[in-house]
Amino acid sequence: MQNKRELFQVMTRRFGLLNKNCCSIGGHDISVAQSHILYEIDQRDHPSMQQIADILGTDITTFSRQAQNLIKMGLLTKQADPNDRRVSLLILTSDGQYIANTINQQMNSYLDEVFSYLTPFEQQTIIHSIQLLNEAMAKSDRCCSPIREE
Amino acid sequence: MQNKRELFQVMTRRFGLLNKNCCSIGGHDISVAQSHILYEIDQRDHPSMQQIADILGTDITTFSRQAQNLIKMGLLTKQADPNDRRVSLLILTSDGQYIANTINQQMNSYLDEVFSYLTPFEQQTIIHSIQLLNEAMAKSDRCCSPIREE
DNA sequence: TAATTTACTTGCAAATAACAAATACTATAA
DNA sequence: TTATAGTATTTGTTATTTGCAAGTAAATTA
Repeated sequence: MQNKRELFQVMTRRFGLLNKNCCSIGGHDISVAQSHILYEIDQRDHPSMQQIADILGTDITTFSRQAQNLIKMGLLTKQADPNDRRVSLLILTSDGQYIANTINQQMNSYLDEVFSYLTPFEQQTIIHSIQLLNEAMAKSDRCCSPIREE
Repeated sequence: MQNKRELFQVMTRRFGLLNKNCCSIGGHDISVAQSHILYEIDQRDHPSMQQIADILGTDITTFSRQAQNLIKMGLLTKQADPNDRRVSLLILTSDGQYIANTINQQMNSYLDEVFSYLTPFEQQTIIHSIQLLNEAMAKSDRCCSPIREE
């Protein structure tokens, strides 16, 4: 069997590059880090700063400033959690929402193209495999359920 | 079918975090960027600077300095290409080789653990799927065969 | 041999990072 | 109730990383 790491390294590098090329949308230049932040906020219902920072494995101080930048860009707003006023809930603005959607479309469209080179059966198999893999990775405590280090 | 991007985003983030946690080996602290550089050099036979920079999608000036750092750390050497003396061929030192091997082992060992949660059939399916996917991605010119931007 | 191109390096300024300390609020204990 | 400890986030500072512009050196082309 081919070296596992090699397979995954190639695959993840490709996705990494894809993200890197991304994105200039509606006059905004979006960095990789920013697109990940927008994605995760979009994915959740009014998450807190700490939550997103943990998910992305980013230091909270770094994340604080990243969030500030997105706010300056008009893509994000913060709102104090009424239940715990220390907590800032993160909410995409309509611009932010639009950008998150657009990036999502672009990524899906790229994936659609890639999948077009495969038979429907292969496509199914791959989707199913990634699902299995994600579940298996979630079981490992060695890494990478989105948690802080240590 | 579940949103494709979501699946891939989750998967690649996990690998990203795994790489991030990596590595302190033999007194050297290795960053993600550095581990990728070591990996790619190890993977090839005396590649040039430009080659590795292209593969990693890194600006050559940035890469130049990253390489310098690895040289300072004693993990890498450069050697002028006898056929074209503008070109610097990159060669891992034995320390660098050792570190590349160790990271490789760690990653494979993590993958082995993840795979241990799956049946042999599922394992086979996943490996096969990633292979298919890598081949399909290679066919797309939209992205990510390791090339420079534009 | 002059002009162009390619591979790489350096100067610099901007962006990004993380540690430590501060702020603001909440929870707990006496 | 008040002191104490803890959590969420921000800010000061400093180090690192980044990429553009400009430079050097070698190869190629005209």
